[in-house]
Amino acid sequence: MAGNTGVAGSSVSSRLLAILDCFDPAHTELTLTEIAARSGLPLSTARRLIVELTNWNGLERLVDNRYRIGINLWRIGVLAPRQRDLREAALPLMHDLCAATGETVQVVVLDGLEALCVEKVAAETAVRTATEVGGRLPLNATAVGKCLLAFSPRDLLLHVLEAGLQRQTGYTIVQPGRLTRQLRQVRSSGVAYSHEEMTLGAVSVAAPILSGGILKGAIGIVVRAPGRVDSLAAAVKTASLSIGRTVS
Amino acid sequence: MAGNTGVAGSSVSSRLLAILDCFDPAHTELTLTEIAARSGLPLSTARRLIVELTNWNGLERLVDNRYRIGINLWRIGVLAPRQRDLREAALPLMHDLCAATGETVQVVVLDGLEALCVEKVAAETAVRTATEVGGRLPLNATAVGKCLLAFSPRDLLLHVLEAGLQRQTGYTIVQPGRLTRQLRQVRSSGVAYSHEEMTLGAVSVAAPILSGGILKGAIGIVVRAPGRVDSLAAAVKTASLSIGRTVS
DNA sequence: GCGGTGATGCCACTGAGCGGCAGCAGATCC
DNA sequence: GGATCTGCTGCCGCTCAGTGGCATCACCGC
Repeated sequence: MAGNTGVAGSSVSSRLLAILDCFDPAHTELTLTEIAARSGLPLSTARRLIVELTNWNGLERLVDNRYRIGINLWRIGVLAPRQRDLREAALPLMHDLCAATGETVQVVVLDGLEALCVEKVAAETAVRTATEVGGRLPLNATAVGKCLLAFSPRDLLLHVLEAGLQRQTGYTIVQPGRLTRQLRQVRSSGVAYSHEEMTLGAVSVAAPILSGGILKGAIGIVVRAPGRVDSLAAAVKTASLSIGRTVS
Repeated sequence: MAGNTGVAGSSVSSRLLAILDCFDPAHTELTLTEIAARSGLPLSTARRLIVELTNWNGLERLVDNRYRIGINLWRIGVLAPRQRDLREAALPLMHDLCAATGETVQVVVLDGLEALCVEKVAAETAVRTATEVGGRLPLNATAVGKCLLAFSPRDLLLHVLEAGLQRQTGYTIVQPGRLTRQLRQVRSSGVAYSHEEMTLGAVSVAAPILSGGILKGAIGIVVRAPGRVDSLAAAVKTASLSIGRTVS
């Protein structure tokens, strides 16, 4: 890079994107110094790029010198057709499901080796799940994740196993053989479960969203009482089929 | 800029952002050539930056060489707290309003001299509005726009008038005096109307979303039958007050 | 007043980024 | 089938935009 660059191979664009990568659901507001630290950029470089992003309204600066994602990045981001279409098809059914059960409903898509939460609908009284829209979930420990894993090419499972199964709770499946067996069952039944494997006290059911035979995402519902989970499976599966028919 | 740059004063970042600016609700998929043309960048420059964006998953490349907004830009964009919080507070009420009336409900925020649609909930049978989530609406021709205008500092109105009132239909208000009078009425009643001023055959009511006295956005409902609009005003105003209380 | 933390401004150096151009692949037309 | 067009890909020499260290400034708590 121009000037007295330390490490070669990094472009201006990559630095700019590194700054954006600093933000996640747990870090929606950051100071200049925090951004510099998280992105690994020198302070002056980070500042210059942040100023440019701010002028474009990609970031907005608060009175206490913290930065947050701005309106322009939001405006561009919501255009992402993959999420946009799925969300539009799923939202009405998610609300129906939420209204009928009073529980938390979420729709996810595959993003690398994780599930990315595209939309969440929660009743006031529902279980407070850690996940937010835009947040990531492990594939092996969640019902929606297992759906994605079961209906994706076998390569994905191999990559996930290679990366290692992370334990979330005492109930998380970390044995490859056990996961593989469960995925076979998910494929045949079309429904996946998670029994406190992600969060203690939370149980969930999910079904894949398929359109024309190809996987678009998964829809799941999270409940507290373990007894209710079986009776919800049919509802979730019905919703997933309906969404699959609507989505392009 | 480095190399044989034609125009000075343009940074790499600005070029990268210019590429993102090419995308809008009417143009969610573009080819390399289209992006170069829309952004005003030379083909080679556009390509290099697009490749970098694509590697980062900010754009995704389709089999027919078209590009669309990718998962990573979406993931960052949804973190925008302004939209995120408002959306979260508004969604349940929007659905209630939609379910009760069977019409299109939308929530907007102020973005420069226009209104930006943050969320839309439409029943199957509802009026097909041109606007999509992420799309922009004029402040003078829509009910939600008038709300934003009426409850913003007077400067905004002056800037809007200075920029000129654009005509959308034969009913659009383009006379500054008439707009100013209507805004006074909106301020006192807390509700704004649009009678086919944006789209022929479409009528709408909107109310501002205020939290702690400061304007957060506006919620509106669009209907076809002109007679129904008055009976909906109370429902919209109720929803707006409730959202204002919830949103931080 | 004094030390600590974090934002801001300046500046000399240089390689990353620039864009013109040639080449190639696929579609369309006659 | 070959001529033409359109749009993507890859190369390369030139040079100034971007870099990051450092000094300064603003604010806060003690």
